[in-house]
Amino acid sequence: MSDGLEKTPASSSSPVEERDRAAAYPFREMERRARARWRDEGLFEIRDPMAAKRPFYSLNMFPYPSGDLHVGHGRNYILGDVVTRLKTMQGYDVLSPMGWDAFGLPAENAAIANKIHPAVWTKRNIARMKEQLLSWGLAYDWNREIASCLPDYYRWTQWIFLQLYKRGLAYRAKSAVNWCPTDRTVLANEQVVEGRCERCGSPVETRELEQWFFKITAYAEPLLHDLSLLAHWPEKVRVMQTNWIGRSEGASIRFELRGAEEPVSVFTTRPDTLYGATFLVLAAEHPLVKKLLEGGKLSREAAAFVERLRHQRVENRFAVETEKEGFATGLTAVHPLTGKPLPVWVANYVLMGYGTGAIMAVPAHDQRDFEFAQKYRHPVVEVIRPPDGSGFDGKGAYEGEGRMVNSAPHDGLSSEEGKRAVIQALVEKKAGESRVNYRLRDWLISRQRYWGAPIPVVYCAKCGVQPVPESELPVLLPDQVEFKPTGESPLLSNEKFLAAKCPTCGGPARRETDTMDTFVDSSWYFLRFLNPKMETAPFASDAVNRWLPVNQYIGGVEHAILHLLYSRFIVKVLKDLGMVAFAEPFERLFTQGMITKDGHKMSKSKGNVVAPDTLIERYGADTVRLYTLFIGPPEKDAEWNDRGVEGAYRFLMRYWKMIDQFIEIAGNQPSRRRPADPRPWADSGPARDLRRRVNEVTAQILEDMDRLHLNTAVSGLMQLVNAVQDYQAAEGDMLAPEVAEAVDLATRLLGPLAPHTAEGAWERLGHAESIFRSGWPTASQEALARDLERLVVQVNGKVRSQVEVPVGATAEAIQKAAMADPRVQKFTDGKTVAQVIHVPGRLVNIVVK
RNA sequence: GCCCGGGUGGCGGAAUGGUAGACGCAGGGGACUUAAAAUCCCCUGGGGGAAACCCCAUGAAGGUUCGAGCCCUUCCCCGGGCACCA
Repeated sequence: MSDGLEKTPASSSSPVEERDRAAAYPFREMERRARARWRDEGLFEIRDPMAAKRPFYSLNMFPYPSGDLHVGHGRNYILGDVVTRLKTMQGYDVLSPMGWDAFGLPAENAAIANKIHPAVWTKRNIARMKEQLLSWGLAYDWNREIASCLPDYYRWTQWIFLQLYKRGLAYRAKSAVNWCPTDRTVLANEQVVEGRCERCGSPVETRELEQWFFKITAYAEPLLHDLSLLAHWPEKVRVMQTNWIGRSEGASIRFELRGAEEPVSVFTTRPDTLYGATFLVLAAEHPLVKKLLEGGKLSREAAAFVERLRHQRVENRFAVETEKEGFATGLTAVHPLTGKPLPVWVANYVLMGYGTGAIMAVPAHDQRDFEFAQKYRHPVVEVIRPPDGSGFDGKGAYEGEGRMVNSAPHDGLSSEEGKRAVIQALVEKKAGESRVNYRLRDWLISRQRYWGAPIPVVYCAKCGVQPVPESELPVLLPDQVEFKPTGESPLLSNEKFLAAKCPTCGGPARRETDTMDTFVDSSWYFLRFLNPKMETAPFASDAVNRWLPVNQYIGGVEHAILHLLYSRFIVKVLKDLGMVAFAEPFERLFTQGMITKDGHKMSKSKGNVVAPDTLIERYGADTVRLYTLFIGPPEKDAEWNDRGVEGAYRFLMRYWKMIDQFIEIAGNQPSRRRPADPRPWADSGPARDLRRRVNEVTAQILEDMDRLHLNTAVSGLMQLVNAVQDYQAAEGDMLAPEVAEAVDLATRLLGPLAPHTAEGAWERLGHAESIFRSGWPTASQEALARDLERLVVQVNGKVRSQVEVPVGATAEAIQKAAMADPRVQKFTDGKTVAQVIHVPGRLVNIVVK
């Protein structure tokens, strides 16, 4: 194993030095002690969820157990841990569970590559990662640990599938999916990178396969609408989900075909341009095209074109600019309002996956249609006149709104009025109606993979698709299978698994061999934590309703759409089933930024991974935690710098030295004011200044912590320690009650950030109870008060001087003092004062001419 | 192309419209030491000046304001998301 710190300057330090530092700040012993204490006292365990008086659910997205964690992962958990400890100190009963998103493809790849069973590989990684999480000193209630790959968990994933099936929200359909011809397997969208297979680089093709779907589109509207309830989510994530759902209003329009019974339906957002439609275009996968192809009705060129498109589709989609290409189908449609004939074409720029897979082409007002019309000499008819009155220039489409022209009875209407009028006309002719269309598509949950929850259905020759009865769950994943990639689920290789009995007729049936997308597993895990071992239901409704929505959810922004949208969907379904009382699973969402090294995301292949283990070994967990928090605003990306770790270490040593000195001089009686020293608070002088400063900084830290501005909270702690040191250096007085107060505040405020150190200091300060039971401090208002205040004096907006005035002085007195300042007079002499701005407590600005 | 972020010292970053650069890192000087490390103290945006102090400076250019890093307009650059979405 290589030492990830070889390049750091610290590694050149001598063993002697390290020993000296370790003696001055004995983090190893202290961290061990603190962790043992938290564990033994069950400090972060919730024994009975229903007994909690002030529930607070603090949750990190549970990880996929891929192996080693690096400091970038650590940031996520450290942030969550700060929330957990902060809320604990604030008196909440905090639920802080951890688990494993343990199904997934990497385990299966490991099985193929290393001949190790996915279950073994996963278990090993979980053990390794758990060890790492523990080494960071993270406060989790390990009694609630779950793993989605265990039967007592996935049994309930299957159960949820059945509930969706019963409601008609899980269905089987033929669909075009990503197919890698080399690996002979279906790929998830995430595994298709720029049209190629992530693993082997082959161009991905499209195949039509029978797949299981969840009907998430049935919830498109509430999923969109309820985003407005999520005031404490990052704007960015809400925008991403909004775009993903992609609602657009428009019309559905039916065009009759000459000599055919079935009309062609199109979706358009611009019914006001209907009179400008000069042809129709179908996607290559459109059912009508398929029918023509199979019936031999297409020209040879057109048929070849369609075949080619079907295979190139995926790659084409990633081509930056594809030349528009198409062929006439030979069909003719009829304009529903004018009766004019419109040729029907098939082309590469129309997608089957959006709307109806067919469009009406309005070349004058849609740039794509325009380009296509130019190439194939379709007529271009202007029907919208821009507000500036300019006419159609023939060089490009005008896509804005305007007034209708060349539109028979609707001429002169605005686009907005026109949309309504045209839809009205279509409704009267039964040729169309208004329509809302979504970009969101149903969730394809089938995976032809082994390491996932088996989809609990069987196929009976007589009865067809049959759900497995709930009483027979879980459908267990068999151990013995062939992992070779064949394009079909490895489960097919296990005869015993395949053979099933039809629950309806009792006859022989074949088991479904696809497993579920792992996003199904993770779309409900946060409910399971309340009663992780429950055997009669996936979760206990009363407990879940008491604790959810999750008060603070923390994770990477890469889950902004998939996991967070799927979880919202499943919760809405469960709500409709009466199983939960809330509509949204996560009240507050925080997406932390990535930690980069040498400008890149950390990855094994780039060799820029910063391993936490060696750092923790050398500096202790609290140093790593503190540096990780100090590195920058938690929501932003940050560049890791090993020197910065040294800085955090130096700070903790200075803090520890301060505690040492304090105890040596003042003793360790557990009081904020030293009983041995009966001095009252100082009325004035350095001690009074120290107290004010300490409470000012405390007020800032308290606010920063609440807003998760943890980088500035850390800097505030540094300022506290600096203030005490400066006072001690100048006054040589460690006995002042003001110092005792500063030490107490610094220690408790440090608790959530550097918990081991704070706990160790707290104990040395003579407290019997854990620091996490000591309550959360407040700043003393009385300490913040001052007799004199310092105001900035500006002349014409530029700072020229400062004046010190009694608090509560009249505006006149303050202005007089400001004007009397010689440095101010230098700039006001010989000029007329036009105006004086006085911002109380802040500044005086003298405007002169 | 569209939609979000973001551009502040050598570096990470601070700044409810009110003293730009807190805090830390790096660098320079000093104390301690036989010496080094560690530790402690001082300095550290640019320019001018012996100093007091002055001028310039938050990607660029305008604007609003007594006052703009922060608000508005236009533009440039970087990061992310979506992308032939009808």
